Amino acid sequence: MTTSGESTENQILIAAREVFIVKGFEGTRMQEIADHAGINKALLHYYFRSKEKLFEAVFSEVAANLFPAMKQLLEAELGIKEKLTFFVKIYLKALQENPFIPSFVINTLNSNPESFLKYIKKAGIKPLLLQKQIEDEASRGMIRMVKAEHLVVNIIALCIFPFVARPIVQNIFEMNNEEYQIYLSARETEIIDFVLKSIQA
Amino acid sequence: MTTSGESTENQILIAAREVFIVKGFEGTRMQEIADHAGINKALLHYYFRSKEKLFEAVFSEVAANLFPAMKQLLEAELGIKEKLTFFVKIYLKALQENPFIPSFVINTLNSNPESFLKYIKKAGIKPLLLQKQIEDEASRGMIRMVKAEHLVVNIIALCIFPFVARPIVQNIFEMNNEEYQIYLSARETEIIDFVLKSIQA
DNA sequence: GTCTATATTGTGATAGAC
DNA sequence: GTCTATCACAATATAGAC
Repeated sequence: MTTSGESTENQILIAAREVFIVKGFEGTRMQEIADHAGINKALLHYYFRSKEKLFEAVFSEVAANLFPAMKQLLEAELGIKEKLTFFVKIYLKALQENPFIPSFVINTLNSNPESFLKYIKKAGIKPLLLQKQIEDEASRGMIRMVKAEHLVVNIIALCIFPFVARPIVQNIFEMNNEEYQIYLSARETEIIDFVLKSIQA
Repeated sequence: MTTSGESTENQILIAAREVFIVKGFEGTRMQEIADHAGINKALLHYYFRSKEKLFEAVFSEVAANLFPAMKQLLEAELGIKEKLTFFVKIYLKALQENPFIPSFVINTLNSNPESFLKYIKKAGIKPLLLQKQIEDEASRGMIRMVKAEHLVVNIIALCIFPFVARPIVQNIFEMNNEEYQIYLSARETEIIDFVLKSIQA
């Protein structure tokens, strides 16, 4: 975009990210990335050998940033309720800033499930910790007993869906773009209420 | 697949559906569809002029079948609680039979949002009816007051997510395929409980 | 209607000048 | 490092025999 102070390599990475995230690997043309970066096609191959390698560079960065927040959710030194509330807030904020990431991940996930496994492993997520905490608080009557694999999936599903299905939702409920932004903001308390109610003792 | 009693045109449609749904438009090769159908590449062009036209034929059928169930949710002659319970059951069953449809729709949605609008229009979904019913039952103290655009999104999100993010969920919670099937079955009551609790007076 | 062979176009990748 | 020009191949699409 801007021929700013960024190094060429970084410009390429930024441009590649923009295009890959919206169009996916198969739908992306090297030419389009070059156009976005304001440079020539050949330079892409000079810095990154191939389309695959360039994609890998983009994808690994995206994937690496996916799970830290989730890790935080699972391992923070907070009560369950505070933990979940905190998570929804930071997660929705991250989605607002990167609204196409979920669709991108879902796309890539289908065509190439294996490539994800290493990032999940690397992230070192330990859902057993959350399960322990749930059992602990449930035994003290603070919340009711629930299963971590449902709770976590529920929260993330509720956060992500309005982003991956935006055109459908927006159209069915007849919202314009501004109204959809308001709708998205409103979902924060909606989701938090919903989730807290589901673990109420 | 089998050179069965199906007409060639239908064999092609079936094969095209299999491939397009998993790989998307860009990721699909005409050759692969021909292989699936057990015929020659040229025949695809004989029956359907182009890849675009063939995709359109597949997609329109998928899209047309997407919303009837949703329409049923909104317009059935049932109380809200029964309506939601019923919907979750039939929707999850439909997903089990077509687990790749949601990812396919999300993919296509990103690259081609406009093509959806006509199907949504054609389906004639009227969320206002559901909103009316909610307000009615809420005023009689049967449920608490909620917004249709959150309730509907919540339910569908909870149903769909385990299908679009299966590799991640399955890996993080360390389930094998059999365990994941059990997990998916267990979500039915999980989701119903979750949703009913959220509209409890 | 179905096939083989071929044309045509699009796209990733490289060579080579500057 | 960056560009222009070009290669090589893959993929869609068509021609024409049967």
